[in-house]
Amino acid sequence: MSSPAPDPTLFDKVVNLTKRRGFVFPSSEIYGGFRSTYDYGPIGVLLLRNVKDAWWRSMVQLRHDVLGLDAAILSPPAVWEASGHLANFTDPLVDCKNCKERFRLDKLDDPHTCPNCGEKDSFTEARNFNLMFKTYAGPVEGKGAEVFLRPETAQGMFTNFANVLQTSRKKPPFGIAQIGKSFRNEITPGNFVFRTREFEQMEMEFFVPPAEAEEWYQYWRNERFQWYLDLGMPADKLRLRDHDADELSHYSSGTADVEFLFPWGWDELEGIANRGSYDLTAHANASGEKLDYFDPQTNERYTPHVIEPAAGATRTMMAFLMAAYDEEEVRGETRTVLHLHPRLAPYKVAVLPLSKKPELTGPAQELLARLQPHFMCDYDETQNIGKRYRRQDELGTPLCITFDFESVDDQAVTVRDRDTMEQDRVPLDQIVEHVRTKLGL
RNA sequence: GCGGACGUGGCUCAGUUGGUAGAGCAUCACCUUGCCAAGGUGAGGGUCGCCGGUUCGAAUCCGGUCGUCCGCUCCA
Repeated sequence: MSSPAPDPTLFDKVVNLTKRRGFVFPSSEIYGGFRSTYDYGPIGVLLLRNVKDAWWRSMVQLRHDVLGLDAAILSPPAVWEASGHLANFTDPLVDCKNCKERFRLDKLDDPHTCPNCGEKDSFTEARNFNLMFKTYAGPVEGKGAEVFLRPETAQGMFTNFANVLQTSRKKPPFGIAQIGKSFRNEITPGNFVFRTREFEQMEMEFFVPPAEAEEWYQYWRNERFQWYLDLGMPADKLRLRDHDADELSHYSSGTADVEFLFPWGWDELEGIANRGSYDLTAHANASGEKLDYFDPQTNERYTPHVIEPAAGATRTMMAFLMAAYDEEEVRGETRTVLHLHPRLAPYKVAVLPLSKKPELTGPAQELLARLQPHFMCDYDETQNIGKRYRRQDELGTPLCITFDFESVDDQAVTVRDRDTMEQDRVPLDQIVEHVRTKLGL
């Protein structure tokens, strides 16, 4: 399938816009910045929340077979010993003193000769580099108080599997969904919010009878891909890529990535994996607890298999921004507009009195108060109307409502559409319903 | 972490051979206008990423440090 060539200037344009309009700020900026951390400003917090809410809505609210969870970020070493993160996330790294290249010691064919420059015994001593952030619980910085910041939210679903099973009266197939922060001490973060050491995940673990695993894997693979399309992601910038056999984790019998065409090329938004019974078995063995299911209909006891769709919230937000960004020629001027899906748009409606005169701003603020219980609204009475339309276009606001001099007499307002720039005259007493219909939410 | 490039008001940049900073846009106020970034007047805002050194004097030279981007790595 042919795809549009990535636009290398798009990255700077979007990053610039996010700073200029209050979506994303580099963290701790007044102290020179802190690498790989970003703060979400007044507009960004709305957009990011809308991305997460859209995920939660499709994953939890609109289903009967998926339940929510919010597990702790701090967790004891035992969890990560069982999950394999303590061993697998720790890489012994060596540097070649001659050519300065860095290698994973365990991946070298010959641990004495540099594969890059051929120098013999030129390596530094191996240093363990663990991708997990470690800290200490309690007053003493000792070995016994060592805790970790979770590098993924998934383990919370596995360690609570029995709790949820007992309290919810669900039985496989069913899932547990969680949105939350995770932390990985990435060697090289970068590409704006694409890879950060502190990030937010949207993960769901779907527990199924072993015989149904492949069927459910295919189901979620397609379901998750469709989610992005439903939220307006253009089909030519999105693809579903199945992993080759040699790419698969040792426990996975199938993995597919949802990838977006970023300015630097195709890169991952979400991974859907058929994890088998690996996770529950590992925790059952390590904890001594039974993490299985007894089916009274078949009199069979089995450890459910897991299908895991795991998405990155922050990078997904970034992808939606990149996909929505557009520059259009209007009367010889460039209009920058974010064609965001109404569900994702930070503001749904902006109320703009045509003049700053009190006879307009007063009723306009009454209109604002009428809309606010239903929609996230912005209000702006500064400068001329054209500038305010442009500003709202840059924020991706789908609808602008102008209260003008005629509005006082005819009790109607002008509703302007972000995408078509067309205007409707709408009676004030129908405005909430009109906006709801236009947004299609 | 290593190699390369870079770091001047919110943004985009200018700043001659080192003499203690400018423009456009943006922001704010007032006036004017009143449906797609209009016009006028005025205002605020920078110890030139940070620290140190050389110098009579540094945004401009040197060192360190922090941060950004590109490669190695990584997989949400």
